[in-house]
Amino acid sequence: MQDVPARFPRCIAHIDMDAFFASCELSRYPELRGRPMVVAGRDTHAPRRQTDGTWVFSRLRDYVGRGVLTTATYEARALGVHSGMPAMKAARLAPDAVLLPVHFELYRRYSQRFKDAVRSVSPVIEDIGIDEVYADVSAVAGSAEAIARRLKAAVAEATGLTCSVGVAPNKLLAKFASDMDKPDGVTLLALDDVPLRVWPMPARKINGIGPKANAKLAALGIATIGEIAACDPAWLVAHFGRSYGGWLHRASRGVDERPLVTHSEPVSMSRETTFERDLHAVRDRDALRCAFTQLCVQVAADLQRKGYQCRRIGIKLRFDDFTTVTRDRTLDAALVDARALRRAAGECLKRVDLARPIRLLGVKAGALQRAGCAPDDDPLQFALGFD
DNA sequence: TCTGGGGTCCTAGGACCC
DNA sequence: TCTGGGGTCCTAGGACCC
Repeated sequence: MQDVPARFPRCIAHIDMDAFFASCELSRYPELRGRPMVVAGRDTHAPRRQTDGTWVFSRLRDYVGRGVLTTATYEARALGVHSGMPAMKAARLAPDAVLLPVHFELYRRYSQRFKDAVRSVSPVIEDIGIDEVYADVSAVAGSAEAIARRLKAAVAEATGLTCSVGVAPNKLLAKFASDMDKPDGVTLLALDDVPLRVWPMPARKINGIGPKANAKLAALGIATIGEIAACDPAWLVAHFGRSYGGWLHRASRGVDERPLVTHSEPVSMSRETTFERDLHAVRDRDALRCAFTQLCVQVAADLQRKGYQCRRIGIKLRFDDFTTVTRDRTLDAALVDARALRRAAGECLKRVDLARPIRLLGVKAGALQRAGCAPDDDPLQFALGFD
């Protein structure tokens, strides 16, 4: 880590918990420390407590089903498995790895403590997931390095867990920096560091360059961030469009003016399920109806619990060949009720050709508004209606 | 015995309106 | 009477992220 002579005009920290779900589990089961362990699937393979108080853990080889790994410890990653990998495939690579079910309640509790700890150092934060946040530390006293150390100490005290911190003049570089020294690292990155420390890295490392864009870049002979930076911006725009091409050029140079978003309202809420085996629209009609109703009930419960209504309802299907279709519909009036939701979603379902076996079914509520705050109640909007 | 679940944002064509 | 042009909403799909 280098010394930063002066504080940046804007000073943004990105704080990223290390192997978060796995680390939460290790707090509960410290005897698993140092062993390969993965988190995946449901409670069917939860640890069983023996009469002597010790735990019996499932192994990855015992896994059955269509799930993917939610996370893996660094020891498991060394065996070639990683989050997002189909669990059955991971089981062939690391059959003896300990298998734990996903326990979201636990992770949410740790997440809350983690975010409160960051706020105690710097109150302006942007929440970007269960295990990471941005903090604007421009107004916090001390060097960037000292601030990063304080953030880590606060998080460690509140959670007992480690995180990696990047500090940079903007969100893009802060996020990039936090990934440079994982786990338990601190990385300071100034704009001047970009040519030496960012440009040699693979293009895929930029948050916003995914598998598709990366493959397209590769096909054009571009592998590193520096090679993007060396491109004529007009050429990038010609190949990637005005918006994305322009962004690629700026991002490759470490330019990012996005402000922190400290408050946001949800846009949609959805539930979906992948069946253990593909279901046939006619033969498995009852099972499909049951699952469909259940999804609607869950979405309705989510809306009610969080105090929202929806003015759009949509469905999603994935077939055995992995093709995915969606249908949605804007409603005349906002809904929260499960029966009404189910009726509207059913209308969407009628517009899909159900010849192929169905792998996944989903229901989504969109165009959310706070319950009791319909736009029609807004006097300003009402007044404009007379125009 | 490939490929989860919950999100956000963008694009693009057509409808519709002024 | 030969083709406007901008704005917004609706819908479907897709890229990307955690």
